[in-house]
Amino acid sequence: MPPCHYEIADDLRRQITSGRLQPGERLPSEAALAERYAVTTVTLRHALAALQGERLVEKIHGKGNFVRHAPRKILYVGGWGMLDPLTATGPALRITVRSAAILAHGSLGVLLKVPTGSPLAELSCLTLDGETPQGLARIYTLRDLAPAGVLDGGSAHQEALARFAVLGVLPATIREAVCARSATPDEASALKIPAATAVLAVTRIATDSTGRITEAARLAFPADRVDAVFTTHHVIDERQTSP
Amino acid sequence: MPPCHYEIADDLRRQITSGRLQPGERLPSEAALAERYAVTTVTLRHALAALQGERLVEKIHGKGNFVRHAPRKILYVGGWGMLDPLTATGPALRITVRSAAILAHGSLGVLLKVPTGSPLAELSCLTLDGETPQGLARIYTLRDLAPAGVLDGGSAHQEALARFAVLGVLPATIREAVCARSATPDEASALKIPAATAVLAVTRIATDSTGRITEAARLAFPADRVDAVFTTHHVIDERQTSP
DNA sequence: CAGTGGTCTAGACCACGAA
DNA sequence: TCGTGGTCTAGACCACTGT
Repeated sequence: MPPCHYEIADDLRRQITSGRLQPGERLPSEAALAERYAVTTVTLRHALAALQGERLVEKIHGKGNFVRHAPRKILYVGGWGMLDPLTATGPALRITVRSAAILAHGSLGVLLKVPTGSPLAELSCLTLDGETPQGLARIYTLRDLAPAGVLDGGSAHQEALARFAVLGVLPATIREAVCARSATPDEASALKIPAATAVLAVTRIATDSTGRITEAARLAFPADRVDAVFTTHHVIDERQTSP
Repeated sequence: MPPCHYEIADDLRRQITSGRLQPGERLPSEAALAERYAVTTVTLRHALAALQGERLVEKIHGKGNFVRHAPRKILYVGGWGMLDPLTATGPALRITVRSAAILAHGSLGVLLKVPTGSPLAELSCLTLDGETPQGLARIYTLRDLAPAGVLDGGSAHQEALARFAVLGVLPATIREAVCARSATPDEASALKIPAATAVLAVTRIATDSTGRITEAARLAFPADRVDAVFTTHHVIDERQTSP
């Protein structure tokens, strides 16, 4: 016989996926559910934890457990490095940008292939759909390569930033490494997700025709809200084998 | 004052990241740790759960909690659609393949843009590094497009399958959608990871020059063991804007 | 304030792994 | 068999939300 909390989770999951519990609806209180299933609240919370991990249920302290709306997925389009305007643009889409002049250190220097201490421009961009953070971008360039207006908040780049697009001139090559990992503490707080939940992380390196790195970006998206899409055409396959 | 299990997790995390606890080393038993921190085992397990989520600690029932080795990351190279031979090939790399003749149904038909009931060839490939599953691929083609030898296990394709490469002739375009999501139950059991932990999922669609879909593949990798890398060159940027 | 979830305890029993 | 982790209970107290 399987553990009790599995069966409870299964039962609640069926009620949600079958539509018997509607998106947005509040579940009975944990105490009530615990009584219904004849278990303690500890066990019931164990079952609910599984549903939260599956993004079926959202817990709000002091209010209750709610069936989540199917999240509106947005697309990150590789190569260009931007959010798909068709899905990302909406009346409620906002963006906050913070720029800073920093010095290369640690993995950042490695990423940009510059010595520690090199002057960099950093842009932190957070897109929000209403109150829900949808993605966090931290974009780095050498300070003397930064397009005019980047560091002083010129509005010319707002559109690009809102879509996490590559800044400045179109680079010769873009290399994007994608992985799923747990959010770092700063990502978790910026994206308003629980610590150590999964994010889709993109590390983007743009290079000009001379091989010089013109931009490095670290993008993080909550795991269930974005797909990253990459399209490859036959003609460039040969080039991709070269390191 | 932060919750007690946070502080315990922080303390253990420090001991691991600082090297005071070595990779592979067994932690004291949960009962011993609970006594050391003067909490119950329930609370201590709560703290350990965070470290498991961060892949710092691996729990083995009946044996104990172990500091994980930094996983040897493997690369999935986009465009070609294969595992990087430099990192994926090793003396212990094995592959198991199961082929089946199935009929299109549900999302599979949508993926391949064929009607429900169309005859398909399915290949399930699981790569293992020693005893550890590293990736699961389920590759689908129309049965009459499948290269000879695929369905009867001809060894000509073993090499390609071991690297999750695209089968058959080189397609004109490859579209890969990457997302982080929780593992489905079948993925979790095949990859030997706990239910509902995160995976990096790649959905790969290969199209020939006439626009016909020649292969669809669903790839799943445990979240912390693989990076997917995509390289885009300037000359094809224009094409990528077309839907 | 009442109702909700968040944390924690002390103790019991079960399931797995190695000797 | 023994030591390990896995599950569960009954009950306490704290923290957040809305009235």
